[in-house]
Amino acid sequence: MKKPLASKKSKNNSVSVREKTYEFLKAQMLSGQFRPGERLTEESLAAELGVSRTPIREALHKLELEGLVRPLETRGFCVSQDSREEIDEIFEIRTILEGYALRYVCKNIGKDTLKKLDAIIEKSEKAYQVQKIDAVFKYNTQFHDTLHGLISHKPRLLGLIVDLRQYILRYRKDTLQHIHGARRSIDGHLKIMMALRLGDPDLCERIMREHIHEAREDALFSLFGKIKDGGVS
Amino acid sequence: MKKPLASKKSKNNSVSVREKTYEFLKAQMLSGQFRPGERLTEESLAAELGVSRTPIREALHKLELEGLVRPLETRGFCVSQDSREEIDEIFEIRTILEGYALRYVCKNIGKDTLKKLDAIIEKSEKAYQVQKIDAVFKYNTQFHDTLHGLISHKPRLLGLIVDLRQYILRYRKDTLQHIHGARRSIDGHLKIMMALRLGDPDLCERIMREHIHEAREDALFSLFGKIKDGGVS
DNA sequence: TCGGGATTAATTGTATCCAAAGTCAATCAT
DNA sequence: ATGATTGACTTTGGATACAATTAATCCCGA
Repeated sequence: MKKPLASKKSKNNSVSVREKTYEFLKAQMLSGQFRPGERLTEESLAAELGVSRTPIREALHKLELEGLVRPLETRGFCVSQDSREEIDEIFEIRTILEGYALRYVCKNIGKDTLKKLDAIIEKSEKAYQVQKIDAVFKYNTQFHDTLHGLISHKPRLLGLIVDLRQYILRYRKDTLQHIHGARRSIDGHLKIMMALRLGDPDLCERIMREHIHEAREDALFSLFGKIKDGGVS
Repeated sequence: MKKPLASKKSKNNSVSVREKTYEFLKAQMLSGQFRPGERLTEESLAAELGVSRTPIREALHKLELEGLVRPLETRGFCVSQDSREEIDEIFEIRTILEGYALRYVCKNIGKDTLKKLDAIIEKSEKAYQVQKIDAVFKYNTQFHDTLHGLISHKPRLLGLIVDLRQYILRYRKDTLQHIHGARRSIDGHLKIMMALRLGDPDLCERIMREHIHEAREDALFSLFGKIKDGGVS
């Protein structure tokens, strides 16, 4: 089913099996390849990936540290199934951090970057017009990635934001499938551009908080079906 | 020098050597028992702690994920020595998160907790009067811990705050040795109490940001000797 | 048939082993 | 004398072996 990670004979491009195993498992989990709650045993994973238990174990324990897997009552791990409250909390933290990030960014952004962001939104809008929701999703991701690029010299902050975003993304697979969410998202990005052009830090922070708050609503709705408001700030 | 972690024959209190090793190394690093930059080899650590290389390796790799150790150019790891910019960034993130936390807390705090915080500050003040700076430090920690207790139902946020605080603390061993820092810190807590009693979320957030910003100044000054201002918000 | 206890199977924890990769030093050639 | 090449030694990566612990099954008795 899955191709083996380690081909012992080949001159591996000097990236260790340990790393590959970790990255692979993480990617699988983030893209929802395992059913949440499904039991993961070291040996079966080892067999499946064609490696020994050693790298698997290290990967699982590191993923536990990141909150992607949980130790099972009995033994082994399972990919964690977050409750509504937990997902909500992640969004809340994203709200705080990304809001702050935009506050910071607005003081340092250049014309070129603004243009680049415009172009991405335009592509997104075009995709929306022809109902290519997948593409909308892709361009939205590009939009955020571009913004994130502007805080690359704050690696810790960036790391937190990226991790939380990835973590949430696995629950959002089809959030934007709904036209509604796609529309809101694009509009949110337009508002962000406006705030950035105004160069108003407070406005930037507030707009970004609202934007993520909307994403939170869409995600929670698509997952649980109803909204229990929590307020932005 | 150090007592062995694992006594193989004794009925270990059901906590694995793996965990103990990890916790032990982490505690050692956070309390500055290793010189930053000092090379850590698996074998020597294993010998020192009286365990095999296996739990050591897992611990080191988990600590790498947390940023407490860095892979060395050559081989092995060393405990990471953060640059001024890196420490600064940690403080910045604390500012954001703890500021937000106080904003949240002020809407949910009860009279009893306020009294408890008052009592801690009073003890801190008394200790200050008789120059027991260690005790001031201890009570200040209690103060923050008490506040943190109020967001225990937001475990991710709490976890981030606690981790960052611990991470920083290892650089702050003697920040409060200076009377100046101790005074500022107590005064900051008094301001926090005032903001909490007023129940004003915006004020709470601002006061906490300023408080941590002061701690940042004291820490950076004691470490590097000069302040390059970064602004609170 | 149901429950309890014991034996067996499964799975994780820890240690050790072997191989690969790299470092260091010494020696030899220029 | 200096620089390169080689060989030994150190250290890590990954696999496996073995022990310990827990779960599952089966058997026997009530």
